[in-house]
Amino acid sequence: MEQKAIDVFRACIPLFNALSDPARQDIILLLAEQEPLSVNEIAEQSNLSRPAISHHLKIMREIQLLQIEQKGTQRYYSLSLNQSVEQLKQLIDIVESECIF
Amino acid sequence: MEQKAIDVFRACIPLFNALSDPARQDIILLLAEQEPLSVNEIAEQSNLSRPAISHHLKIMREIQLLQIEQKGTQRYYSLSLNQSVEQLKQLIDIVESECIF
DNA sequence: TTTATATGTTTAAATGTTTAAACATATAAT
DNA sequence: ATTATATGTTTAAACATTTAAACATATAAA
Repeated sequence: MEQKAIDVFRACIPLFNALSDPARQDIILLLAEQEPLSVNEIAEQSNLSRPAISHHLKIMREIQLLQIEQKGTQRYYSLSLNQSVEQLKQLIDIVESECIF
Repeated sequence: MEQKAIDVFRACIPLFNALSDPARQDIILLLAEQEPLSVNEIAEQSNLSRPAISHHLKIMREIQLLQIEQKGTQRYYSLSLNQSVEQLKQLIDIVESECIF
């Protein structure tokens, strides 16, 4: 196993963490339907509180899974999946070439 | 967003959970180097206790990320990554066809 | 049958995550 | 300036996860 494989694997941890939570998956699925949405709009369509939604949005913002468009006092969130998808593809490539026999 | 996309997304949660832990990643990387290994052999090469290793192995066994070969009193663990890799590929396909514009 | 070895399970403590209430900040409108 | 609205942050409680010690089980050898 090369160091690069280890690095790629480790680098995926924040993404795996972000995607392993049903509340965050719900937000992603909601944004895939209607984009962009503000924190309040997301909270209205959820059974979680606005601060809880804000917390989950922060986690996803930090790994660049979401992007923000500020409009006056409102922040509109939309998906930004390309980078994360590329990360997963890279992991799959390395696993297939180094771990599967 | 179709129901199938939601199902695939949800179905990946146990895998994301399993892969989001550094201790479990270490076990996977170790098995990618030397396979198969017993619980004791894995624990010897780790700084975690044997019961902790056993616990993490159980989590990975439950999602069929590992397979066991019993030899007398020992259980030899090896990777079984095909199914999980297919699951990730399926997720990527759906995200690319339904969520990326 | 008894003993030794390998493993899994239960339990309790430590740690981390998730949540909502309360508070703080910042922009827009009056 | 003051008020209203949208959002983020801090905090404390509830909840879940992780860990290692103690215990239980099961196979193999003497």
